[in-house]
Amino acid sequence: MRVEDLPLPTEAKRVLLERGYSELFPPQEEAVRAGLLNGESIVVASPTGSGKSLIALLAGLRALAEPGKRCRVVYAAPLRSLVYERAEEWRSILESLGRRVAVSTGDYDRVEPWLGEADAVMVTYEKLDSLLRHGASWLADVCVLIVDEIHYVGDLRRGPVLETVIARLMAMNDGMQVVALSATISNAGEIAAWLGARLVESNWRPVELREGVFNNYVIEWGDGGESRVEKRTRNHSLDVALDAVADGGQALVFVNSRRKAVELAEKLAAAAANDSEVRRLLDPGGAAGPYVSILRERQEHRELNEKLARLLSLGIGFHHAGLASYQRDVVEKAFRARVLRVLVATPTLAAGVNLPARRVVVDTLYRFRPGRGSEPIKVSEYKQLAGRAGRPGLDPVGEAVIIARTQEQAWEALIGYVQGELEPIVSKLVSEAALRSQVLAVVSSLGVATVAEVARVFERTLYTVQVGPPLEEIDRISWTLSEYGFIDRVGDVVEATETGRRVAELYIDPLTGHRMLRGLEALHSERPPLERLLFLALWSPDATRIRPPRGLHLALEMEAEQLLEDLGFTPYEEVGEADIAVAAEALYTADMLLDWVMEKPEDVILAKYGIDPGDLRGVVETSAWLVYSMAQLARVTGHPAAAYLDKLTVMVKHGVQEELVELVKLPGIGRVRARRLYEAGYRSPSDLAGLNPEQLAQLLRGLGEERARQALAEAQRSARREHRVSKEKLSADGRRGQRSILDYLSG
DNA sequence: ACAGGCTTCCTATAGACAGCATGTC
DNA sequence: CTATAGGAAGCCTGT
Repeated sequence: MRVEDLPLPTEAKRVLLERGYSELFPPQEEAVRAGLLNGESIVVASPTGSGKSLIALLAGLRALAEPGKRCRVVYAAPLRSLVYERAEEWRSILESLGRRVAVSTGDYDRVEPWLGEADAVMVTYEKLDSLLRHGASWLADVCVLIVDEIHYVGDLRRGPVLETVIARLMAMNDGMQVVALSATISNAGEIAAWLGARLVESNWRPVELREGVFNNYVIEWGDGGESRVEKRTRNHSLDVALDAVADGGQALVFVNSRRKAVELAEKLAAAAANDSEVRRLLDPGGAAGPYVSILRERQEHRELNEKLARLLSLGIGFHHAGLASYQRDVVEKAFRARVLRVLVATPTLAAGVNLPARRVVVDTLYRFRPGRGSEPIKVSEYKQLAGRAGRPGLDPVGEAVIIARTQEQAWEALIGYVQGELEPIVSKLVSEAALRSQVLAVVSSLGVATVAEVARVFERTLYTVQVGPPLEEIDRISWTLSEYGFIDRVGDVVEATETGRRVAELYIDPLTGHRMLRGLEALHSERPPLERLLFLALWSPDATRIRPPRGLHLALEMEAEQLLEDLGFTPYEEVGEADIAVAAEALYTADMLLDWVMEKPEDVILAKYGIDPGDLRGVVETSAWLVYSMAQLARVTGHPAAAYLDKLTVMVKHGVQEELVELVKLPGIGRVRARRLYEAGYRSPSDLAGLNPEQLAQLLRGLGEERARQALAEAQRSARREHRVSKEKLSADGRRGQRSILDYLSG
């Protein structure tokens, strides 16, 4: 089937042809035959790289390409990176057709407003949930909902969000077309039935995938063949990787810990140092130069950057979530440019943007889970890794190789994984945390309603299809929420309280909100101690924490118990052992955040707490959101610390002390520059207002003139605001003065 | 006396979503 | 009470 022949407006087809789309892949063709372009709901279950993104785009084009017709398209994906990647493509195509595309994720720096006016809105699942909670009225005229990676409905934490959002949108918009895209799953039919969709299933891939198991220097392929592997290093995974490199390809090695990722990369570097053949195989020549210099030019993260730079120049890379985003970016780009021959990575790389390699090496099929030891990963997780094998147009076939330790393990891997059956997707809606959050969200958006009406919203979830409506659970949870003071419940009638609505909008777990409010009660002052406020934010189930070293556990737990008691939570009675352990972690993390807010240099913090740049970023990002939420809750309940918490939000976000809060709000001015300005005597934006851009750029080396202009413009705006406020205050004082005179006269 | 190898004990273990704004002397 | 691997410390052995 050709693009030219599709029932789409000619203008739309012209744009597609310009982008190089001319012939449809088999799954795309099947989707069209199933009614994709007639507005039929469809579930497409097919492998990575089989062209699902074009199916999404076609659905969008079908709805938007016709001039005049009013229809909104929503595209939702599980990762910000996926949303951005997809949005780039959509924007270039839809905007040339005169349609507006908006991206909205929690990543505030990159949010584009005017969602209500956009024709296509591209979001993460949670952002879509958040928009529903805020009652965005335009959601009522969504005519096409595209859900990418819908197998996430089976995810313990994120699945419930996804299925509730889908259920709510289906209920709001009768006849809405749902286009759901999934990796291959075993119960795609059930998912299709849930969504009232037709099912398109396909195993077609643009590059053939061969899967095999390595043992004793032989790869046994699932299709019966065998390949010998040369021993070049002292590590099996690296030998299998080098085998692909010797064949002219690139290899992606998946490991299950960060340490291992770095370690294997280092081992390969050592092998290259000792063996000229290995060195020659990997050698990127001068091509690594630009990537290496990006890393070496950075002022911060010196140690990590040097390690990474040294490896990159040998054609080797590692990748995990501890890396700062610029570091990840460099590694990904270098791999894509074939500068890197071998990349060792944790599973981050499997879920994110498309980064295929000729050969994928699966170092282990086990993964550690706290409290349960190391466990075999799911077949679907393995398939996700394997799916990264094969670059269309560059590799004749993609290969996925599992490294087995023993003959027995090899056999198990072959039967259980290569030929293994995929697990069905099962709804996780009925988990305490998920349901209390979703029930509050629904109650909050319904206004006054009966419990039965609340339950009706959940009738269109996957859970109802698989198990039945969760009536008892909803009833029980609504009592819990009313104990928290987030809903009023009289008999069977429920309504969210003001605080409850705010909790739903802030997108925090109701338990988070409850604990914050209780803790704040014990801190009834305008300026509660900083570390207690940080602790309160970090103790919540929504927080990201870092793990303390084992040696500190005991001391931290004792301190945590005391702190909990001071905050009005009785240890071992209402706070269980598990939550005390969490509190110990929270305390340790609060300590780190305190260093951050006290402006300790980043590298010093990283070394002190034994963490990587990405970890600090993660803690800072979630903590800023939680402290903001705490500020809002304080405001709603009239708590005296509200104003201070507002400041604290900025302090946490930027890592500065209170005196820099105003300066750091200027664009291009972070913690370091703000401190330099302050020390130079510029203590507020109004102190800067008189400067010209050259002067500011000179004051802050490294700040470009354009950024300096932007910062100054903002400083001047803020100075004017300040001026106005003080004038108002003056005149108010003046009036008060007058009144007192009048009072005096009349008295 | 000491280098090198083996054993034992100890420690640490993947990832990543969410708020917020919007004009003006 | 789950599991694995690497690193450090401790011990033994051969020269």
